[in-house]
Amino acid sequence: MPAEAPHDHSPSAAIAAAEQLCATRGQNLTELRRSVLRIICAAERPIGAYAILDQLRSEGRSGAPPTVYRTLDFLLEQGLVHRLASLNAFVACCDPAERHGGQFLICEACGRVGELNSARVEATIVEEAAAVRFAVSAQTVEVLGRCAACLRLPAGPSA
Amino acid sequence: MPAEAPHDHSPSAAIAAAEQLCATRGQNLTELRRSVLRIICAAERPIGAYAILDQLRSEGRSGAPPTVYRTLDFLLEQGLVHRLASLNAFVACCDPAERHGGQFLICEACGRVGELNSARVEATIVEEAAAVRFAVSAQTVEVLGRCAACLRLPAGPSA
DNA sequence: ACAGTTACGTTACTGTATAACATCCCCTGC
DNA sequence: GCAGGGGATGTTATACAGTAACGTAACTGT
Repeated sequence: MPAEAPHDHSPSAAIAAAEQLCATRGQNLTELRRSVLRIICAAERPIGAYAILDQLRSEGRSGAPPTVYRTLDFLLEQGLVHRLASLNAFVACCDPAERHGGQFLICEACGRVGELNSARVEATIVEEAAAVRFAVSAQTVEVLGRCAACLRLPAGPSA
Repeated sequence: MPAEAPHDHSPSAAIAAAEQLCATRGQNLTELRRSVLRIICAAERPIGAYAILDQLRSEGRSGAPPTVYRTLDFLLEQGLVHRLASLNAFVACCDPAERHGGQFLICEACGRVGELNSARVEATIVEEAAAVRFAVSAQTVEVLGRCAACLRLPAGPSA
C-alpha cells in the first residue's frame, strides 16, 4: 500500500469496525450496505460504481444504479468510504473512526491508493488560501506518483 | 476572481498568448482549437465539455463529443487550460507560459475559480508524501470555499 | 389498524467520456 | 502531377457516471 497502514485492512475486520461504528451512531448497516462495503474493501484498488453493481449482481442481487449510489451515499456520510474525484471511483477509508477530509496518494504503477491525511498539508492550504483572502471549507487533495512498493520493484507489481 | 490575477484575462489577450506559445513550440493552434479556447476564456467559470460543444454548434460548426475532447486534450497538453476533476469542467490557465500543476480555489458562492499555485503547498505535499516513501509526480488540489468578493458580499454576486 | 419512517426496487433519463473508423487536407518526395 | 504519410477533424456508436421520480416492503410507535 502506498502509505501508512497502522490498522487491519482485511475486509472482515473493516466490516466489523463499521458494524461497531454504525451501532454506536444508531445507524443501520444493512445487508446491502455491508455487501457494498465488503466489495470495496476486497477490491484493494479504487472501484467504480458500475463495477460494484456488476459484483452485486454476480452475487445474485437485483439492482440498478440508484441502488449503488444510495448505498455509497450512506457509506460516504458515515465516513466508511471515500470518493476519488480524479478517478470517479471509491475506496474504503483506512480509519473510519477518525473523521477526516481526503488526502490521497494514488500509485500510477499499481493503482493502489493510500491516505495521506497530513494536518500540515491541510494547514498550509488554509494559510496560503487565506493569504489571497479565500476562506476554505473543504479540500480535495489527490496526489499521483509511485508508492514505496513500486519504487522498490521498478517493473511494478500489478497484483 | 478568487485569487491573484497578475495578468490580462481578456479572451483576446489569452488567444494571442496561446498563439505565441504554440508558435514557439511548433504546435498548430487551429481554428477549432482557437474557438474552444475562446469559449473557455469567455466563460469566466468552469465550463463542461458539452456546454462547449453547444457553443461550437451555435457558432455554426458541426461537431460531436470527440471533437471537443480531442481539442481539450490538445489544450491540456499545451497547458492552456486545466481540468477540474471535482467538477468535470475546464478553465483557462491564468499563466500558460509557466507550466504548473493545478491548485484551484473554487468559490462555492459565485462559482468562479482562481489558481493558487503555491510553491509552499506543493513542497509540503511532496515532503509529507516522501515521509511515507511516496514519490510524487502530479498533484490535484481543489479547494472549496468563499472567495474574497463573496466574503465581502454575503448575499453573493452571481454575475 | 394506522400513519410515519427507512430502506430498497424499478424505470427512465441526463451528463461525461471514449473507441473505432472514415475523411480531408496539406506536405513531401519522386 | 501524383502517391503516400501524417495531422486534424468528422461520424457513429457505445460505455461509464450520476440522478429524478415514483412505487413498495418492512419495521416502527401509537
